[in-house]
Amino acid sequence: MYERKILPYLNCGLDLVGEVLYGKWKLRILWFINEGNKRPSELQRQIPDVSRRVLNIQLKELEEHELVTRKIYPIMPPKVEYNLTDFGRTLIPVINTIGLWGDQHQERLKQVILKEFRDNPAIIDHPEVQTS
Amino acid sequence: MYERKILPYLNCGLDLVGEVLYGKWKLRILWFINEGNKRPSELQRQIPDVSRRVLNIQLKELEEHELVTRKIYPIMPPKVEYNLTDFGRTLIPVINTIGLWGDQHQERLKQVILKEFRDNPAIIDHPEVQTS
DNA sequence: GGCAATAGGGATAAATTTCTCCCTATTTGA
DNA sequence: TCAAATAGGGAGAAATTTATCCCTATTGCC
Repeated sequence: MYERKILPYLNCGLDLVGEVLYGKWKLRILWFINEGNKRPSELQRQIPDVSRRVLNIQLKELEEHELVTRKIYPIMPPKVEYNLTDFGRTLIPVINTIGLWGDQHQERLKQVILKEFRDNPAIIDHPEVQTS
Repeated sequence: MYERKILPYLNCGLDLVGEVLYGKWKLRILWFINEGNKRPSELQRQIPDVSRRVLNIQLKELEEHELVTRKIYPIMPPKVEYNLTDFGRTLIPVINTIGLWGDQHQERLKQVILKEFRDNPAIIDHPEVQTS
């Protein structure tokens, strides 16, 4: 496992939030768990762009940061269930605010993000295209 | 300059937000510009942990994403002023929500973040310690 | 038997982000 | 004359994050 070499910056609230939410898929993982997708395989279906390996890693970090709990059922084939902690649940309105802003400004955001990629033939497109 | 090789994921509002706000200092840069710290040197004083180089790069990205404008005064020594666009201003309530959550859960966050670093002598501490 | 689904980890590579060091230029002030 | 402040960029290294590939194990189903 990767071990950090530099102590994080913890000077203000935004720093602290960054430490627990700065991960490409974390907001969506929390969001989908809150929507009832508790098992890793369910989460992977909701977020097909994340590899299973990284999903596991980010779930473990969320657990270490006490935002989710991990419950193992001793059955076969294995079953694992993630749930938001009380602490994690306090994040839902925050994530909602963020996602809402993204939805409201969807068109403009797409435009400014994609202009960087116009006429760039070196881009590797994703193997499977999502259409949700 | 670094050129991306992989097309970004733009499946939902959270993806879009990530594309423009995913940068270690971006939220704080926007926040401090909104508070009136418009010049790069002022921003650097507000956020001493960011190197001047990276501050420049993230400011340029924010400008490309139309969240800030850059105004150059043709005087010497040079003077440059960044301002939020109308679009950028719509982000302030979002950033406020995020920062507020961080402030409210400050103690708990510090505790869960730092437990990973206990008894790890390999950590390189920052040269100058901030105490804000 | 062979295959899919389940959960997860090791090793390693690739992509991306951030940092460090060192330049350009001009003006003011000691 | 020399230092500091101003804004900014190139080159390259380091840190960090994410991805790919390939294992373990068990059960049920064809």
